Amino acid sequence: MARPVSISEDAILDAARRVFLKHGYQAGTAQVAHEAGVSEGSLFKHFKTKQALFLAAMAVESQEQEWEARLMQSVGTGNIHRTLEHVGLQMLRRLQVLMPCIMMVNASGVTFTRAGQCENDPPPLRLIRLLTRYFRAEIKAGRLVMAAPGIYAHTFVGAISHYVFCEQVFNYRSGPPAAYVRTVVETILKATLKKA
Amino acid sequence: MARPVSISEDAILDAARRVFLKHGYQAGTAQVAHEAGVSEGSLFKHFKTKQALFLAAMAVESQEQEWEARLMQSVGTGNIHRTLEHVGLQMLRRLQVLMPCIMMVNASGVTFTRAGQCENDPPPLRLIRLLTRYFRAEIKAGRLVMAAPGIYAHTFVGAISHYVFCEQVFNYRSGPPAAYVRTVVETILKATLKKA
Amino acid sequence: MARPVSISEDAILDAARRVFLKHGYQAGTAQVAHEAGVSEGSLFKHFKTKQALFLAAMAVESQEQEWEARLMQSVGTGNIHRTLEHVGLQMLRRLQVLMPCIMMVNASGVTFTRAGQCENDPPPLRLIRLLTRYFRAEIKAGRLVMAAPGIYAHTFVGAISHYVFCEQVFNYRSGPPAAYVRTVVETILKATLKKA
Amino acid sequence: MARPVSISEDAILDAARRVFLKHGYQAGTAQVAHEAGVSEGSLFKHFKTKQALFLAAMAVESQEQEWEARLMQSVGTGNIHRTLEHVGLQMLRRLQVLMPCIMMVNASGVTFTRAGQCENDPPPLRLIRLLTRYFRAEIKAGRLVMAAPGIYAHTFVGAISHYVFCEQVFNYRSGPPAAYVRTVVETILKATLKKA
DNA sequence: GATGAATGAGCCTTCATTCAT
DNA sequence: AATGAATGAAGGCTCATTCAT
Repeated sequence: MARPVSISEDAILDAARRVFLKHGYQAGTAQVAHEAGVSEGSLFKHFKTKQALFLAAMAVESQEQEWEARLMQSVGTGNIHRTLEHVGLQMLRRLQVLMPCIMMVNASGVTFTRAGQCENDPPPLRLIRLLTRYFRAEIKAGRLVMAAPGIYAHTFVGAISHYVFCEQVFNYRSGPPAAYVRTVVETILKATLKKA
Repeated sequence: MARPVSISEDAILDAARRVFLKHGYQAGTAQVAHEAGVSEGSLFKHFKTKQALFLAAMAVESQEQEWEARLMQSVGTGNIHRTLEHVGLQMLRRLQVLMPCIMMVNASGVTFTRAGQCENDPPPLRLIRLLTRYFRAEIKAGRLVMAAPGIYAHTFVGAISHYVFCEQVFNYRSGPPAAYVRTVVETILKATLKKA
Repeated sequence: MARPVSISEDAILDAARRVFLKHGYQAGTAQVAHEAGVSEGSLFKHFKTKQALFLAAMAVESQEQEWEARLMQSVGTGNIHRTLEHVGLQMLRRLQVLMPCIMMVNASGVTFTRAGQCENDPPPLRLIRLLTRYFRAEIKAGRLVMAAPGIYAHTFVGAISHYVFCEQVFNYRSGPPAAYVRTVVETILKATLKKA
Repeated sequence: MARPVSISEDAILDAARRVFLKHGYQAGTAQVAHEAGVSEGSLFKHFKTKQALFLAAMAVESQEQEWEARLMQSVGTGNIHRTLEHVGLQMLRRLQVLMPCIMMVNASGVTFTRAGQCENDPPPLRLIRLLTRYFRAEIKAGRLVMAAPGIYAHTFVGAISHYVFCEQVFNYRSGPPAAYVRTVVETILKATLKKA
């Protein structure tokens, strides 16, 4: 009966993400509104406050990806090399989206009460935990030998994460992602793969 | 002849660093002045603009540390294990100071013209380059075997860097720094140390 | 033919009166609409502008009450004491409704072009004029002696008006309305009633 | 040592009073600033909030006037007629300043916590109480006869108050102030002055 | 040099009003 | 007729920066 809704909240969030990632939290709401092709009034109809908008825009939904779910099923059976390379690339791709947001929120001085973020761990930590479980399982399956799987997982995610970090922040790459991931995987597996 | 300067620029920068790192770029100059125990007028006598103050505060001087200089001298002679562990810990400690600033600047939307930063590379990249040179040298010395020393260096710095990142951003540690560094070094060396 | 009107203008005005009297002119149209159980769109269908709504809500219709009409008929015949007490109480009751609106309009800064108000005098003035006529008539009828009937009328209405004023603004009463009115009437009559 | 203060808080308050009394609470802070010949920034340096400014401007200081203090000293001795006329005129003059502010605050919807107002009674009530005490004293002194001095005081203040009210709101006067006050005094005294 | 009072541009947010259904 | 989504023009308030001492 009333005028139908014509503004997609996602469009606003996309615009906000673009603007905030480019100019930081000090970007004006006017610019966000303009970028979203929406009036400033409408912006605040959808998000009570600039901070709410910001957090919503930065809170890239981090629902478990399907490859995360499949990882544990490969324990004991699949080719570890290929599994880890695949996982590494997926992670890298995901982190390319997540890292900027995480850094942005972290640098905004907003009291990071994890509001809007996933209720559990922030994504990078979840990835570390997932990998730790995976390593443990492969150790139990007799295919890997590691003293401290948690640290290996941290190292693995760290190496990948930092690749993204350097890419975003310094525009630096030591080669293409695939090559990088392969080397990381090889390094870890050479050190931990159980000899036949 | 005139009244001597009685305000230390470093005191201002320290205060600014503290304030900006805590509240982000949107922290007010008033707060910085207060924290530094200085009038707002004096602040702007020393730094023409807020942005200049911010960049100066975040531009942790990154002159080459003495351990960096000594690293290349150990090529071919020292114990690689110990050398890398030492280097890793030094890096970790240094990055604990650098990372927050780097992230802050990156998130501030200030057109990162590298103004105020070192004229060459930003610190993390310099570390990667340094390590790459070191790896190359040890390869030539016949003590290491690596296909892509650049990637290994990147991995090494990345693993360490990410440890700091998680510490700062998520307050997460997979064990104490020393243990972490040791595992990282072991992993890399197991994969690359030339067998006698 | 078209859908019949289903929104009572009076319901809107009642709600508006309640809201404006409570929160002042700065109360939002949204609140009025909500209080009236009507959409904001409908509000502006009935009243072109907020100011129009406000004035309409504050313009308590001030058509001459029936007791006003009867007052002049009692000249020369009725008991002046009883007549004035009755009149005073009616006035008091009426002013309890009128005063807040008058004050509200006066304080709203709306250019009081008497728009929406009665075309003649605002109610309190009409009461003063009415009483003046009454006093004059009773003087001519030889039942009262007054030098300046206009001032006496003003005093009478003023005393009553102020009772309401204190009640509304300061929540102060020097006794119940009836007692107050009686004293006021007695005072005036003791000073002006012609001795037999 | 620093730039000397050049803005008088009173100048701001005067301007604010003028503007608010003319246009109501909805007058903009910009207008107040302009009227005061001051920047908007300075305004908010002196008054944290628009509401604070408003209340401060409307809170006409109501310290006891010296004639109030002298009134009780005349009990039993002075000429009651002249005393009351003098008091009435002083009150009238004072109320010309106070009434608009009282009405304004009352109509602004600000939660009248009496903040900024005198800590005891608002001025009009204080006047009623003062007069009540005076009447009681003269009764005890055997110069007046009254059943309910409180109501007579209320009536007296009410009559005067309303004169100001009509003047301000309707631009109506039933003669000059002096004549009005004289009639009011005569009326009351005719009814209550003890016959010799 | 040091101070802090003063400034004014700009920001977030509200709200009266219009519009499409 | 009735609705409520959408708008854009202010408005209150902040804050980087300048100024007068």
